[in-house]
Amino acid sequence: MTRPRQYWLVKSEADSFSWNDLWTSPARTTHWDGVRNYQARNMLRDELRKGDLVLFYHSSSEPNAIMGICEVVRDGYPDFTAFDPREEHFDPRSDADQPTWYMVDVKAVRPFARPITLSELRGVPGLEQMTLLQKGSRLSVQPVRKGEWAVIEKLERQLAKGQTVGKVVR
DNA sequence: GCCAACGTTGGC
DNA sequence: GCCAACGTTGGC
Repeated sequence: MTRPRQYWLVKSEADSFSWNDLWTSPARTTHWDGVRNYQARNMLRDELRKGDLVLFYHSSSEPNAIMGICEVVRDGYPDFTAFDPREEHFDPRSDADQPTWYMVDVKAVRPFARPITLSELRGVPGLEQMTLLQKGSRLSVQPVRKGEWAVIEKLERQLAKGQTVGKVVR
């Protein structure tokens, strides 16, 4: 029995690895390395599956925004950058026989017609529970509920047509 | 630049 | 096991 497609969000700072960096990567694909948080690791290792769809979010960027959609193209496997002392996210306590850190491969599917900013997401009906919008939410890999995904895709279609969202402030 | 929130470390 | 200290994240 196949598992239903699930939905996720990953964060990256545009300065370190941007949506455009992914879009211009070979095969528009990269390994999502460097995650060094156990909760996110567990999801990368155990939950993200080939075929799942992922929102690509720029954090600590101007603006903070969801840039587009990518797809998991390889299930979790050991993050080999943890084994290499020359790597920024080298972890001497992770060894190849018993890897601590995992990653998946993601492929860019399509950019949003235009980015959906964090401030646009706030206050959108149906996104009240979205992990990204919770105070203090720092997870760099987050589950996205199916309903939230649908709301965001609808939002994107509205924005593509030039409509505005949210309250009119005057 | 500031600072709140969170995760990790390490002394006890 | 507790918890203070510290480092990091990330919005503003």
